Amino acid sequence: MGKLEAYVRKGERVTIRDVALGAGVSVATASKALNEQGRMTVETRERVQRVAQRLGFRPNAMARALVAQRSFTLGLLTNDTYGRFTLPVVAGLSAAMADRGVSVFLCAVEDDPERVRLNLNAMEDKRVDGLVIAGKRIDRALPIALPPQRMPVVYVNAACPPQGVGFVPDDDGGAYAAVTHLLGLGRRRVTHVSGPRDFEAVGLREQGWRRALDEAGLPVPKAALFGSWSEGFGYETGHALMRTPRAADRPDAVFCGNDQIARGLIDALMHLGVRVPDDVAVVGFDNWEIFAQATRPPLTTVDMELKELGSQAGLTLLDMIDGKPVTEGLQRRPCRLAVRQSCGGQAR
Amino acid sequence: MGKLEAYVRKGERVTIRDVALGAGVSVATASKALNEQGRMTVETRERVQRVAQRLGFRPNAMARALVAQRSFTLGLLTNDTYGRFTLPVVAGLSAAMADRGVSVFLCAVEDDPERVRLNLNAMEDKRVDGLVIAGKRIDRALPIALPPQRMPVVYVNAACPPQGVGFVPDDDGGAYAAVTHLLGLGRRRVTHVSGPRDFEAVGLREQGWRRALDEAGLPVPKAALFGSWSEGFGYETGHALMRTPRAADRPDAVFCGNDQIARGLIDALMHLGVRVPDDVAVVGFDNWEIFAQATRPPLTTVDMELKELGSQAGLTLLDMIDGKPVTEGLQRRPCRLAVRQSCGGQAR
DNA sequence: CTGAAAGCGCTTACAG
DNA sequence: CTGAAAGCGCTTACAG
Repeated sequence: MGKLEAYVRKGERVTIRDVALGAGVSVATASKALNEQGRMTVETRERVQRVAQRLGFRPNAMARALVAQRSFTLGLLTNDTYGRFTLPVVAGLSAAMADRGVSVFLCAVEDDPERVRLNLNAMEDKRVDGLVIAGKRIDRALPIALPPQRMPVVYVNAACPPQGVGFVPDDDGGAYAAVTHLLGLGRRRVTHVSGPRDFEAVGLREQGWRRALDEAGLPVPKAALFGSWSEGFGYETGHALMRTPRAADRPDAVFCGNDQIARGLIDALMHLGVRVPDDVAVVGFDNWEIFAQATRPPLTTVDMELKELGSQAGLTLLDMIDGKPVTEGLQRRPCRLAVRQSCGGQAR
Repeated sequence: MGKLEAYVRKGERVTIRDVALGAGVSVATASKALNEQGRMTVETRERVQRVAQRLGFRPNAMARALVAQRSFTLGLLTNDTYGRFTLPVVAGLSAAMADRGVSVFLCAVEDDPERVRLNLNAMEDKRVDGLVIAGKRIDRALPIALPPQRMPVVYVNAACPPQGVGFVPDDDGGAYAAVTHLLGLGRRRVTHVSGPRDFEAVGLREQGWRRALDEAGLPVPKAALFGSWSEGFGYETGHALMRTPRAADRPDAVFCGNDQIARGLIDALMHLGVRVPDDVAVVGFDNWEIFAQATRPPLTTVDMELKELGSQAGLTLLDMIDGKPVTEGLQRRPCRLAVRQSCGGQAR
């Protein structure tokens, strides 16, 4: 058995044929031995496995796919090229899938229907078992002309058609948790500053904020303030808020619709000599480390658990592929509050 | 020909057999017709193509791969989960590859050798034609135990072994361009503030800065300042710089090692009442939109052209796969200066 | 010009 | 217990 390597033509990849030859069995037997299928003497099975090991045999997944009618491959289509929202999703998806032997193709499509077509065709040609379509906002669909051939599809952070399956963060719940945390720390006048009204996420976060105040029996201090997702808007609003004549009407906490707004707002407060969190506590949304950590003090913020979202989406897709029943419609997955210092006091 | 669909078993994917049946030719002929191979009457060829079209036939890429001994598939391994540097690379790679019919598997591996092994095995099983390995700093290798089977590999933003092929941004050139631009605008005392010394990129950017000053016959005003890649460091340094006793010793421009430092530095200057760019011009590095745009005034900064880097890497990998000769070693690709307002005056 | 055969690398009934 | 055969969906010499 020392001359095992003689069986494999040099430079060529080792195939199951080489293994069979080396173990002195048929290809069929080799296959069964390697896959723990069929009945045979342990001696044979082990011999085959030993040879395979020795030769560094790795079965050709495409050949297997051809017979299994299953490629153990997924496609990920996204228009979020900057990846701020999508990359964690992909990382979570990719990791969860890798553990199950499935690999994922990444298709960056911008918002160009032509590129969508191109990539969708590629995914069809490669016979992916399913598709995840990831966007950057939950109320917009990608310009996708019906994935082909009834291929299973799950949507993440994107609009999901009537009978579809989709995952998004629970914006309402995340907001509720943030505001509740603030209230638990004794804050009573919690204002909300957020992005553009036409984002569904904005409405949901506002709703969670409102719900928390209601349940605590607090009056909603003043309508939430809506603008853009930018630091600039946070900065202006910080100034505007502090311009309120009676101090008792000023907020003692601000729940922001994203971390950039929170960052700008904190800068404004600092600029005005208002102490954070002592005078005004601030909480953000996104847990975008680069902002959350750079803020002085570091920002308490809602984490959307995007990795988890990606892995859930993948697992569900696998179930669909296996023909298992999955719950239809949009699922809102829990967010997690990342507590740092801007909210004042880790606990109460 | 109206009953063409009768040839394809319902629910099943249409194969070349269905096309052949529908066109009344053999599978071999159908194949040749579709691939524009071999000789046959245009009539036959067109009939086959028409039928294929009609049936929505898409050839199974895995079956073709099996015979072509080529999967038209690439693997992308990265440890940059947050994707700040890698996502543009992937987008560029993915787009360029899609145009050539090759798809890319994304493997997010963190820095865990176990996951690297797992994903590398998956890539081998799937018989990818090549691998691109993308990192987040040019002087660190990923913990990769020799890609298997002499598979072609190209490195991006990562250390590259002796005989390897790699692509990184031209840090020296980018810095040189930035500083030259500043000098062209009349600045004479250009200081450099950057990240940790042990990053190779830091050394290269410093070198470009120095070179530009030398060529202009200007003395290097003072040693560059090295710290961390953070806003905080930029902020502190901004203060420190302005503390210099004699005004004539203070810089009239600062070239920063990244956009975060630039951002912090600008904040400090603003805080001190120093006008940007009037009193001090500032240039960053990275062109990370979220910072470059949020800065007041918007930041002039060096763009590393990461998308381009990704597409170049992919194209080169394709050449290697095709057995074409490619230039060995690390290639430093040009950066581009994104001119905004923080440098003062778009032109001279 | 067209088709039968062999083969890419595997797996899976089905015989022996 | 083991192996020959057929087949997954294609392509490519090679005959006719």
